[in-house]
Amino acid sequence: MAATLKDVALAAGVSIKTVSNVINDYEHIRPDTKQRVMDAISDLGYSPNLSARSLRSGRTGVIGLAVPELSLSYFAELADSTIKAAERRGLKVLIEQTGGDRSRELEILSGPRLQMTDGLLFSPLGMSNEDAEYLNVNFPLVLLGERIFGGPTDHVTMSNVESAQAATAHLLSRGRRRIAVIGAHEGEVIGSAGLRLRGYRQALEEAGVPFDPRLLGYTTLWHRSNGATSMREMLASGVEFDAVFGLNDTLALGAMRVMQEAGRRIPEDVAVIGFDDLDEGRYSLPTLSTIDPGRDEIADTAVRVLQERISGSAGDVPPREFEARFQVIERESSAPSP
Amino acid sequence: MAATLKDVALAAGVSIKTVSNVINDYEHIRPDTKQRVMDAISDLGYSPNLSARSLRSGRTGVIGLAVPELSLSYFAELADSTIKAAERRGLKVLIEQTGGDRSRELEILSGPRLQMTDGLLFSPLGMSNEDAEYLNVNFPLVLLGERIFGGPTDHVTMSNVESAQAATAHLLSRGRRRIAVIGAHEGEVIGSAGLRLRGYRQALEEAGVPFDPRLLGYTTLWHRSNGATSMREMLASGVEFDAVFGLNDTLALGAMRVMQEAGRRIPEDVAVIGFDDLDEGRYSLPTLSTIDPGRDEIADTAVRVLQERISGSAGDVPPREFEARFQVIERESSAPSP
DNA sequence: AGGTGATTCTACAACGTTGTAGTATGGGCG
DNA sequence: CGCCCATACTACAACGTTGTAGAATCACCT
Repeated sequence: MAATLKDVALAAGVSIKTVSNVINDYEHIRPDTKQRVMDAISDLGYSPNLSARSLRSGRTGVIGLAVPELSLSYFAELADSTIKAAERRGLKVLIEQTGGDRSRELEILSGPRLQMTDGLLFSPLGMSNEDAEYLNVNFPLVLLGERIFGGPTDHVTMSNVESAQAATAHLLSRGRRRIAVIGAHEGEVIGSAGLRLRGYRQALEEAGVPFDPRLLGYTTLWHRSNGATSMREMLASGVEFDAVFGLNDTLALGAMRVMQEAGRRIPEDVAVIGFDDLDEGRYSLPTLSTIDPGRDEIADTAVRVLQERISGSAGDVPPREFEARFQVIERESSAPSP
Repeated sequence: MAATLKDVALAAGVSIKTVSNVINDYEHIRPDTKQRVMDAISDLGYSPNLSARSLRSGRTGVIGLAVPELSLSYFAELADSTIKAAERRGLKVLIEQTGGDRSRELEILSGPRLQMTDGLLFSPLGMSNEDAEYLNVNFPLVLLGERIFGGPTDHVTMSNVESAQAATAHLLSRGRRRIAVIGAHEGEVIGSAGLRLRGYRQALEEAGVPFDPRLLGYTTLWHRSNGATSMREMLASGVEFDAVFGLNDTLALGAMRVMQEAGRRIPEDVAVIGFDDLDEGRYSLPTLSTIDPGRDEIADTAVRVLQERISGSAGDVPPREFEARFQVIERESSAPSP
């Protein structure tokens, strides 16, 4: 069916290698030969067979992206940014969903599941720092996210501690002193929850505001429903608070919804800030203040670094850590109260 | 680096074809031979080179999914469902973003951009029915969405007319008679907007409620901001309404936000229903009634049908149309008023 | 004139896999 | 015993591409 180099060569009256040379911009070809080949190519509608090409070259031009779930907005937007970044570099992206499941994550690292790709961008959720050894794989791998630090691979992440500190400082600057946190994870030190909580505590300390453990709302997952449930518990506990730091936007939105049902006014009674800068927060009622974690920069860096590792141009450079720049986005949910 | 059949064959003391036979579950192999080969495979950590395999077989085991943008929640959730459906059938998914741009969509259909895939699931946005001829491509193609009907390929879609009719009927059943629509497209007949509008009008007609063109809010895109803008215009126009049908959830959410700012109570003053059943509507204030368009069924059908076309098991069956089952989801935004 | 090197092209092998065609052994049956 | 067929395996070619090595032609210099 599809035309091959052989067909083109026959039509143009040259050898297949010459056709190949034309396609690959080899320099020493007579203009008229080149023209004849080009004509034959467009006549026959030839396009190279990428399987054959990758068999020969060992490269597929495809990278894998393993994320928990695309239905989580953060990862959908990350995938969007990643695909665009990959396209700018001539790469395609194959997406794998792990469901945030540790065993599935390990399987992806070990198994030949992600054949057909030159390398992997990996955003684990179920794995933790003790699993770092599993990242010692024999294919190019770039780690994303906050689950594992100091592993054996390049790592691209957002500035969790600093940006959470800035988010908290923002609420403090509004005169709030009793800042609840929604989305904490019991005993976590690293991981998004652990790091952001650390930033929270640093900001409190800097401002001389005492830390009150009763202000921590724990959740397992970071969906809207978890934010809602956690806020319900906090309200039931009777602890007082005048601000909420949702460790991500969906948590904050879920919590906001429950507070409003309970008659708390935002931002008058409670100022709220989230984290992630999801599009959604731009149209919630009230609009949600948040942290822009620099998703495009993360995606772009990750793809660039992975490509360096694939091409070998990074050489033997030891594992590197990259932190994207963040920004505090002020919206209605934390507007100054008169 | 990576072990090949040859290495395994050498280690097991058999021919490479025997190793290949073991891998492909050929039946006439002595148990002990099989065992030796299996041992060698795991010793060497062999895994088949998929490029070579696809060169030989002409199949890659990868399908393409072309959608406008993953940052639009609907497509993120569609991609999620599609990847899961593909995985159940042993396929991987390569995602291409068109940005909803017609020329980019045509390019994907014509060019060899999506090499390395066995077929394509294509959800156009910029193309329209007149472009149907471009769907005459020489690779397996399954069309998704509402932009083109009666084209030369299999087509999987949601029941737009019927479900929009049901959504409208739902609002009518709540005693509402002045039902505004947000997201109409000027002069569109097919396309999500056109079809859903048709369902709307059918429901009105059936109920004997006159159609008032002033109740149509036009937008170009279907983002939150468009819903918000359109609602602002409608409020400014002074036209009266007691219900809103957002042609998708994000439009409805944007519109709700503006109405609430303007002091309209939902659902007391205005009942609202959206379309898509995004997770988001479950946690908005109030929670958003909507249409569940059967996304999982759409994805599953699309992947199944594409696989039939790829394998040729569908034979010469002419293009088929599939409509997924929908469901009206009642939430607070259209709760009965006392 | 002869040598040198650039230019233009070709033949062949190889990437790792699987289909086809075949060889060798053994068992069952007349 | 001789035949046939099932079993268990192997050798080779082919999928379509590109790297390597080299052949043929030409321009230019000594």
